[in-house]
Amino acid sequence: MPSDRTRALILDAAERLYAERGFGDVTLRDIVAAAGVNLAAVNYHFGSKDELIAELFVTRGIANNRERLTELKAAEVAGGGRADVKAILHALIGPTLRGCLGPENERSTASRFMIRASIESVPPIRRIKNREVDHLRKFAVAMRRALPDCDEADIYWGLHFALAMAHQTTRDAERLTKLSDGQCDVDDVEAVIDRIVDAAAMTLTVRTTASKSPEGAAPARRAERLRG
Amino acid sequence: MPSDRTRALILDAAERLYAERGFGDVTLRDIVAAAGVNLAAVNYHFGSKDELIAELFVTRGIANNRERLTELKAAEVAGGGRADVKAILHALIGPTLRGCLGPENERSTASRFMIRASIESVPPIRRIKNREVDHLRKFAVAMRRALPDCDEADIYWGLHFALAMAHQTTRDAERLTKLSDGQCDVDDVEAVIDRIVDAAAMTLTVRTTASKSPEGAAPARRAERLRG
DNA sequence: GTCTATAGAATGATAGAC
DNA sequence: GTCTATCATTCTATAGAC
Repeated sequence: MPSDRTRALILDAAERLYAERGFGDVTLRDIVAAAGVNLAAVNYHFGSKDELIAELFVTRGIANNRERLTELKAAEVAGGGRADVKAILHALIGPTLRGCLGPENERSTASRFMIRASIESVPPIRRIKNREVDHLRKFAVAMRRALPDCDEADIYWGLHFALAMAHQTTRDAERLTKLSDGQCDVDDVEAVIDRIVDAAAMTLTVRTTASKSPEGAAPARRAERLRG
Repeated sequence: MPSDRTRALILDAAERLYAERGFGDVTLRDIVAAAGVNLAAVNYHFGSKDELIAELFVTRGIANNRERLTELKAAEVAGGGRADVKAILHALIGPTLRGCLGPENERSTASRFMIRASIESVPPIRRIKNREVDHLRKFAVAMRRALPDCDEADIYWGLHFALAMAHQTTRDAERLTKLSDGQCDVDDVEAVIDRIVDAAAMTLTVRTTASKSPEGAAPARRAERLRG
């Protein structure tokens, strides 16, 4: 009777299997076997394998975006309508990292699924990420308010870099651990968040200061460096 | 008679098709049709579709790593055995970005293939990237020489962040352009490289200074920020 | 509306002839 | 080393039961 019990069973099994073994290694037949439903039910409820993946990803993505905006609003209220640079960056990358980092065994199925989505980046997920621009725009607006004298392009670069560091840290945490022989602790989530926020904020605030100077303080060109 | 003419034909056609349409949308049958060879030849010469992709990726990857090391050596020679922080970062990300950024129509097939590899990140490519650690270690060594007083973990984080910004810029150049309404010019390759080098260098040098202070200057904790 | 059984088209891989 | 023929598996689509 519950019209979407089968639907929920599929979503549940799919998220778990994808989280465990990745998109490439899990077939629809694996999913329907785990869910105890018929193969055709997937196409009936979702249309295709890609749309099933997309549905899983938007569900988790929406939750993540909501957390981000909640934190952004809180920061704006705390700052009397104008949030601090670091607080904005924190709202942008904190929720994502908190969901994707931390000790392996403490991670939920949802976390593991999002890490997979971040690493494998299959077509349906890329399509959805490309529609994320409107969401990011809200952070750009907040940032312009926080840094009214900052060049607009620099603000976008700052947000881009913050996301880059956060994203790559979830993607390549293993490589960083190996490279540093364990000296970089990616399990200390809040420390990682602070580190990325500080790095991104630095590029924004230092640039702001520099661009206020008369000449515009253009970044040093490359050729100068290789000459003794 | 030329034992690997067929092999070369396959590699050539595969790189071109993968660059144009991505790994998921190109079948082995597409490749052999474009190369004018038989389907079974792929498995004979490469073993599997994944190994064909891997071969293409290592070929280009090796070339890229060689460019990086050449630039690193040059910077070390120019600095009398000790390269400058920015020069090291420049050697690390310059070759990759120069190959992946710039005006669309000027990009070679090899460039487009590497961008694809960066975006789609299929299993065979991930496997190879995981073996990249030894290569990165050389940059860590150079960096320790440039910043002898810097905390070792900070150095690894700095390299990680530099790679993160470079990588994400090739992956999501389109999103950044859209978000910034064209204000961020990703086609000015050298300017992008400088921007990333500056950002990464800042995290390294500022942290070094800070960590020299008596208390260690731990980064501000998150909770402090949300309080008015 | 919801689900099952089944058929179809396409893919990567392989065995064996030449 | 190359090719034909074929296999097992995959996603997708449809016809029809409940």
